[in-house]
Amino acid sequence: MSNTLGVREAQKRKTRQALLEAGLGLLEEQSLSSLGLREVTRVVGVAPAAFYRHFRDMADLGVALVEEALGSLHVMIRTVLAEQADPESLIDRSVEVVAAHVRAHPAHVRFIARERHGGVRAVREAIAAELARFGDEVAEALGAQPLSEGWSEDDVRMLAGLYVDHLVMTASSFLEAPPDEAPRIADVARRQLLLISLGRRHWLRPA
Amino acid sequence: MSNTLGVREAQKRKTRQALLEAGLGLLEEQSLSSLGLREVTRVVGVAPAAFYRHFRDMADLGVALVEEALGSLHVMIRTVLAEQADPESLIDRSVEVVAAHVRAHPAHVRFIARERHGGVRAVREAIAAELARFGDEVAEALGAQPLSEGWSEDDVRMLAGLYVDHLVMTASSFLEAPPDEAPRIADVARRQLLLISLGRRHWLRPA
DNA sequence: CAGTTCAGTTAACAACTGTTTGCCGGATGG
DNA sequence: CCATCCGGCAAACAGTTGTTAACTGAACTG
Repeated sequence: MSNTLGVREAQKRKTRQALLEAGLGLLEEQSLSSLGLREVTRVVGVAPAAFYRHFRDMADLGVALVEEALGSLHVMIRTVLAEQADPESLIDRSVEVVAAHVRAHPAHVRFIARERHGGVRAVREAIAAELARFGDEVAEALGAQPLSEGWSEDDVRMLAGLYVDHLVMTASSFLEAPPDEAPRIADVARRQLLLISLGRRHWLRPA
Repeated sequence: MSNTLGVREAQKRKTRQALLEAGLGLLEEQSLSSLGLREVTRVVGVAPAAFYRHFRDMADLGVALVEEALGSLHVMIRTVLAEQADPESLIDRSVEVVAAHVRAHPAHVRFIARERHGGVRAVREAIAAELARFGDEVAEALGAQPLSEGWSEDDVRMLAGLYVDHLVMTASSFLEAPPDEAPRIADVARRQLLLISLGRRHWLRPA
């Protein structure tokens, strides 16, 4: 590994990461469009002007957060898609993985849910682009399944979209509800997925 | 009608409405949590202190906007639910009504989508409560349909939730995409609803 | 070891913010 | 007609904001 980066660059990454984490923390109780530059630097314990060494804007920091947050989600998606079992237990697994992800990275999930339709265009677009990539990925995995034989590419893509949207909704439900409601939310999510998969099975013979 | 309200109260309502509309307008490019009191009064052409004659907070104004925005949505929902026809053309109608609603009240739709997971707790909760009421209403209508015979109350509710979530998603898709993409979005939404209704038809005999 | 690069600092800038106080003047109601 | 109410105003308040400039000093380069 030649990834031995110099002392200076290491320090730079460190404070950059600290800025990102401070921002993420502050975003638990407000939106990105009201997050102040000074607010962030104050938490990190660094001068306001130092911010510009890492980001042009708050929007810029937001875009960086998108990459970080959806990177971890990416791993989650692959985890679910990789497993192959009977459809029913796959549903159970999916919901479990989502719940675990929300428990592990609540701030990331909150950020994505909040800023997906939030007030900062650049961030909205970054999230949309990344979620579209997820959709493609899910579509590819679905298309490879025997159940999708005879499906048009477009129909597979619309199903994938339904899954991705449902995933985001479920995640944000877990987040906003008190912890003791989690089992109930998981149950609803499972049944919704079950219903969708029923519709999927009868798609080509809608009698 | 004894609703002849005095000149003074009429004026008060007028500026109150002006504040709401100015706020809604400014929210097209930012989130509620970054919307300033002075910003709003400046647009209306009124002194900053006048704001307090109508709202305690920005959050307070936000809650008022929720009622206004979801009031109009309420009408829309009833429109869709009232019509009774074969399920397929009902889907077409629903998507049409949603598209028309977004065209008629884009700012309201944007506001709901944005602040549903936004940074102001009181507003989030107001939206959640109102959407839950929608869910109940949809559930009631669904339960009355012959197709729901033998369904548990809880299953009807989870289906209703799926519909409401899908509705909000579709509306915000219409909003964020360029106008020429609208037909494509409508088409995807229709097929998704069709798939869900297929799953619904086979819910009780999942063979 | 000398010279350069550059992350972070200090200090100052004008512009803005929410909130309070006291006041004005037209509508309201007896 | 007169006293009261009350929506809106002007002015001042202490804080805050983003952005700029010139600097310091440690890490890098050759």
